[in-house]
Amino acid sequence: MRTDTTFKRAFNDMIDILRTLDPGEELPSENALRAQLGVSRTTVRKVLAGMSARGIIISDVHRRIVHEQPSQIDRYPQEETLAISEQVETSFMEWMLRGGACPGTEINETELGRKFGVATTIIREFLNRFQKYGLIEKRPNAGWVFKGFTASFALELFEIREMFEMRSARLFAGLPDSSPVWKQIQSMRAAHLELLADIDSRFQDFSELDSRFHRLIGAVAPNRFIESFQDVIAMVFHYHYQWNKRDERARNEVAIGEHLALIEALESRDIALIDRACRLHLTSARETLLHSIA
Amino acid sequence: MRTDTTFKRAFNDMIDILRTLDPGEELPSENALRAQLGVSRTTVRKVLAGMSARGIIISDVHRRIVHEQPSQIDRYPQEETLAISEQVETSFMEWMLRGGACPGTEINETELGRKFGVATTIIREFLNRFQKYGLIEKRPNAGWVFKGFTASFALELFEIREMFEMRSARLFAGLPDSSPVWKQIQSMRAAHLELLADIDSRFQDFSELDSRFHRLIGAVAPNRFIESFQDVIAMVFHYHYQWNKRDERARNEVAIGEHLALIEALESRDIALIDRACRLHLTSARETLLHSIA
DNA sequence: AACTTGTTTTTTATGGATAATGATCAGACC
DNA sequence: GGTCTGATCATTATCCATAAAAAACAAGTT
Repeated sequence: MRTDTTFKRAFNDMIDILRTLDPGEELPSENALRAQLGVSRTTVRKVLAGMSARGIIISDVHRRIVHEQPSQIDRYPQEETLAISEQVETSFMEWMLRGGACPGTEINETELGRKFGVATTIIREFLNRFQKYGLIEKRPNAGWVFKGFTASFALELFEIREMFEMRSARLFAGLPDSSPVWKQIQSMRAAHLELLADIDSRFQDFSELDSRFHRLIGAVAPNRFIESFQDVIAMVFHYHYQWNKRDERARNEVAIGEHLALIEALESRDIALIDRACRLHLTSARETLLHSIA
Repeated sequence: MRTDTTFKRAFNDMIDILRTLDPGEELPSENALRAQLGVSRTTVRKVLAGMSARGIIISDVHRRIVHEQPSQIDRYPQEETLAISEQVETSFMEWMLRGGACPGTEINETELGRKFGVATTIIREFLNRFQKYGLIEKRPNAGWVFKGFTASFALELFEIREMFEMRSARLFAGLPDSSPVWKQIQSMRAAHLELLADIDSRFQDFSELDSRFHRLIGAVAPNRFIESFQDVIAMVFHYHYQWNKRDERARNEVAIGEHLALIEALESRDIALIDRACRLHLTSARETLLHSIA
């Protein structure tokens, strides 16, 4: 049976919306809430019904008013707001990167299903999607093989990444002065400087900034295949470094410096300089990753 | 219930094996047949049982002998040897490229399942795999959207293709004289010349040669992401041109000429020449594709 | 007429069942 | 000991069922 994670997530979000309203105030229409919560009206109504049942709001004919501020206690726990398929992703990553899965390990749909407590349908679906990351391979009629989070994986990943990022950086530099990206890149620089100034306490915020930075550069000339590849990179960094915190602060500080150099190069419009800064950053990122794998 | 397409394919293949044997001759062991047919011994035994039941072979204790040559009539029809998931691929491609699916069309799992006569599970699985081709996109909890086989698809595809092929061609040229690839590229040239000499009757053989040629060049420095992208290219050309035969002969003749030029450039080891030949070929292929889409 | 909410229909996400296939175990043969 | 076949067990491919969520329809309000 389908889980009601969408409802629970919407319920939690609704709590945040209600907290911006005063008791006695009238709620927005179902349609407005639908847009705000990003779910269907069916789900909105279910949330409203739940709120009513808890006495948080009072439903009248054709209107609803806030009765009392909901407390944080009413929230559903985070885990219950994740679709099974999302939970599977996390479980699988953990199994792969932390459990002793070595290159060549055979992946058994049935066994994974049992281990994670989900139906094999879900596992199959997940593996089919996960295939694009290049870490597993299918053998027809006989399950999957884990190819390993190995050095050659990292090298192949970075070979492509270098091609794509150099391409984007060059196109970026070719944009006219009137383009809004120059403003965006400036605020990007500011964000980097801010983070650098406070690096000791905020170094963990870098991961998100990194992703934003590279996506900004990549967005100048959209290409669906490059965007799809950015998902691969994001996955690798998200999960790998989530469980591999060694030297995190130093690593991030270095990367910020490289980003700033690249920003400067971009602003100079000097292709040779850009190429150099870009390659320098990617080489350093590659070495860091390789180092953390070994 | 699972279909027995593996069995039927193996059965057909076994017919071909039996035709190389004389009546009265003893069959290879189950294990040997398993290796030849590329299936499990369970399936081999089922095939042998079928052959026995039809009187084609005679099963004795610990041996089996050919009784009579199987006739082609005993073969299972081709369609029955394709797994449901493979049939779905064809059906979907046909729906997409020939049926009136225009950009933005919503893809409905249930409806497709009904139309193709298969369970929605299969459709979901297929769509998840198909996602990597960049032609469809998922909206959570609400199906898929067909993005269209459009000009921008072709342009984005070729942008990546150019990066990858130029990279491979350069690496190719850097291989030492002692490498076996130089021999392979020579026989590749011969195959092209042969086809060219007989272009009027054999122009349809080019598609397969094209794929082999590009894979040979790509194989010099394996990269899983590039290989995966070659699947995208293969899919596009296979299905698109399967239903779009306009100017096929002329198109292929031109491409053969470009391949020959690239081969010559590779053998010269001159990077500038290689780049030019490679780019020329890709530009021409891109224009051809764009032209056939419009 | 544009927006509401109430109701019904359709579709998706997930679990479960089963025949076909693959993998494993156990004697038999040489 | 290695290879063969017979028998059993485990896994995959496929279908089907169902609650949750989305979409469509209908009718009431302003």
